[in-house]
Amino acid sequence: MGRWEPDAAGRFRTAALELFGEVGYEHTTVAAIAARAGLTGRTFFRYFADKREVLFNGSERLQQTMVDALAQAPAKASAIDAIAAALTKAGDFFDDERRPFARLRSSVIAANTDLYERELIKMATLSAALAQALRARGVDEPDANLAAEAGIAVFRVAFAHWVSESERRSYGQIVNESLARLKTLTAL
Amino acid sequence: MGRWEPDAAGRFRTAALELFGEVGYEHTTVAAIAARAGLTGRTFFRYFADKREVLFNGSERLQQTMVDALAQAPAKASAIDAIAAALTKAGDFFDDERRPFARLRSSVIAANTDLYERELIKMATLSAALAQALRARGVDEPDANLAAEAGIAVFRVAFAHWVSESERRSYGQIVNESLARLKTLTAL
DNA sequence: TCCATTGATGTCATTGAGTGACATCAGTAT
DNA sequence: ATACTGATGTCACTCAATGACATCAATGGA
Repeated sequence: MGRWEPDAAGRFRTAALELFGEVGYEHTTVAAIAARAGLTGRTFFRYFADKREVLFNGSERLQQTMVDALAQAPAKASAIDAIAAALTKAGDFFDDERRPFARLRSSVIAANTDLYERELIKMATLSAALAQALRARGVDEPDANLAAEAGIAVFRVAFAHWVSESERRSYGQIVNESLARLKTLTAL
Repeated sequence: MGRWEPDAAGRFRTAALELFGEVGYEHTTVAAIAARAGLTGRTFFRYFADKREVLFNGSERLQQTMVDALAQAPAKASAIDAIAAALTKAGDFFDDERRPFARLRSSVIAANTDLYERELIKMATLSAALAQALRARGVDEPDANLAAEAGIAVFRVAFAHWVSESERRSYGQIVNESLARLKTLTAL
């Protein structure tokens, strides 16, 4: 048996999400998160670069998954079609089982500007990674950046719909529908 | 004659931009900015909500200008065309005279993650305002959000090009070209 | 068995952002 | 004159974040 209780990072994440939901992000101190997790504030900062990061820790995996999916799209696929493949693959992270958790997390983020800022930079990082992957496929600038940004716009809209209380369609269905809408909107 | 030196906010802005450029954002304390501006740190926070905000103070005016332009677009104009009108009108803020200042400011922001986060949330706020203005014109969801997000993507790409050292075209020309590229990319 | 090493955690001290309460003080209005 | 206003200063405080160092159970030789 280990010397300490296992899964310190997971305990921090759980405690933080609970406290943010109960009393709000601003009124939650790192010391309070650590106390609920049975650890100290100093240890918190060994797992997370800052207080916000405790809610955004899975983003590297999502990004890698999407970049891989984009790279594996058929060589003949257009930039937008390759982006679409990446958006669809992201659905692995957004099955119906995790929807309640995603809902709570989203509401906490929406309630605080600092957290929303962090979400935005994660999206921007994702967009840059997708653009890079497009360039690796031979897509030139500014098309790579534009296609990636447009893809992220679709992702944002689709994810928000999927998380919303009333939405019953699967993430994959919503992505496809949103992408079709964008194409219609920008039709020449 | 006034009791104090005039334009305290402007002095803070100038001092901050200089110091960020000289020693970097992280190594610049608010006290140092205030000292260079001939004021105190406490007064700094009476003008700016936080240390980052000193670089982003003009954004409300830009946003209002773009929203107004969108609202005044011909009633028959499509969502994308109305967005295009707003993007073009933003050129009032980006004439060639201000390019050196914009360049310095952009390089400072690009050099620091916290500042980039703040820029992203300003863009997101702008996008939300444009989407709202589209809804006021009768554009339904998700079209309003998608068109606004796509417009912001074009704005980002175009602004980055305009700021870049090598770019010689005017902001307006670059916006038109970027918009045309997006339309081509997403053509059905 | 004993001991050195390792690695996760704790303790302590410090810097700096940000805020509330209160003081100061020149100009302005009554 | 006196009271008032408003921008600024002073002080004290909380809390995020970081560096330096201590602790201590598990592990793996000797």
